[in-house]
Amino acid sequence: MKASKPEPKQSAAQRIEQALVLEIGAGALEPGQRLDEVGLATRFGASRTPVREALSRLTAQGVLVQGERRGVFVARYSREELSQIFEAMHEIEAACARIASQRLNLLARSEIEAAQANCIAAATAGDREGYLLANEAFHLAIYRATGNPYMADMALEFRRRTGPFRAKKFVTKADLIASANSHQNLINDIFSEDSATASNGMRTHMTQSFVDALKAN
Amino acid sequence: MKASKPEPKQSAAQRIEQALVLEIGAGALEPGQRLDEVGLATRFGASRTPVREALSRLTAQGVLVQGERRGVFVARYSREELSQIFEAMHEIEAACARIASQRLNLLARSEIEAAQANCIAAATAGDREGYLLANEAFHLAIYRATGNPYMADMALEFRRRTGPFRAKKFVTKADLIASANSHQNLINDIFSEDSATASNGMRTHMTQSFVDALKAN
DNA sequence: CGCCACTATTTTGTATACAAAACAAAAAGT
DNA sequence: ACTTTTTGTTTTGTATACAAAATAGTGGCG
Repeated sequence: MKASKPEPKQSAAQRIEQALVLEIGAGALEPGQRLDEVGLATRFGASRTPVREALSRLTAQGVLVQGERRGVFVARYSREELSQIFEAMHEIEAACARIASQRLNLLARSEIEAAQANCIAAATAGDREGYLLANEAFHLAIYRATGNPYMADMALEFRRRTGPFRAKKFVTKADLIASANSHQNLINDIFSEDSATASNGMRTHMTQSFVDALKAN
Repeated sequence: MKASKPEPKQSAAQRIEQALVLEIGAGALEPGQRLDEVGLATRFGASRTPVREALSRLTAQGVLVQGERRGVFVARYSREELSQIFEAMHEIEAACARIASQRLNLLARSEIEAAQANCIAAATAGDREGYLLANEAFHLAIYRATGNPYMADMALEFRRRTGPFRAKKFVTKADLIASANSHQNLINDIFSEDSATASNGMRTHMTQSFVDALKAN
């Protein structure tokens, strides 16, 4: 997974990869659904080659999975697997929060706050799509506050993997607002600049997120 | 190395990917070195297509990097980047050790001990190649002791990324023996089944590993 | 001798073609 | 009617061909 660079010219493969990540993240593609190479090729107005490349990379990232029977599928996880994935994500997010709390600077603070403002705006507007993006940006801001792009990439990768499952818990406007409120507590914990507080705050947030996701899946 | 499944038939792309991972992990390919598609293709007796797929997946995993100027390169990291990568790895490994210490069972214990026995054997024999493999197996055994394959995959991914840099510190027989001894302390800490002891033990091991790697790079 | 334009060669990305394998379906035999 | 064999279709993996971009040369001209 790469840090989003301003690439003026994008290869078709990258374009397709990005589009698929977005669709999967938003839950537009159901877990377990098969991705047809030729179908995608015609849909994106390309040939199978770049499609194949995109799929290959996404499987390498764990977003897709290949060979359950045949073909490439949106990763579908059992309750147990989901639990394991969330455990791993839990650890990473907690570590990110801890490190971020130790390295907070004015810029990071303002980025996190700005992202949270967008979350609140989208939540009160009931804009589901917008909230999903704002939510991702919010967590990304925390990741970046670690000052460690590798931690950030790893965390983002898990966020993408679990995207389809977390997306299901965001349906009503109340869901969005609840999530945004949870963010606020998290911000307070991280801004306390105390390692344990930040870490535990994130663990609480993640546990809640996990419980909700399990209910919806 | 992936969970070794009995794959009777392996696609050329997978074969190439595995071979490259091995070579890079052993340090046979220098960081920063360019990988020529056609060169690899002829070398593996295949066409560019499967080579391309392998390279694409390896870049997605961060083992390779593309577009510094042009082409695909073995990832080369600055001191600062290396430091960040090791910090991330540090966190993951510590989390693995902690979780493993809480879930230790007889099977996991024996696997770890068996792997360590191989490490000692390779070290006393001065078998560098063998030690690299045994060492990887040893850490893999710890990862697997977490009972969480996703944690294990993530840890393994970082291990691969840092492979070329860690490999440089294993030159003399004394290096191997020192590493094996360090393993022994780590085992004691993990087998204590105390979270903090296990976690700190791994942090110590990783810090040592990091210091050595920095010296060599 | 140095600089710029222009050409040639390499290299990447994509499209298409083809072979082999997997799956589905129909036909034959018991 | 049920199994097994055979045939046909879809799908995957790989090879090759081609176009566009990038780098490296080459030569002219100051």
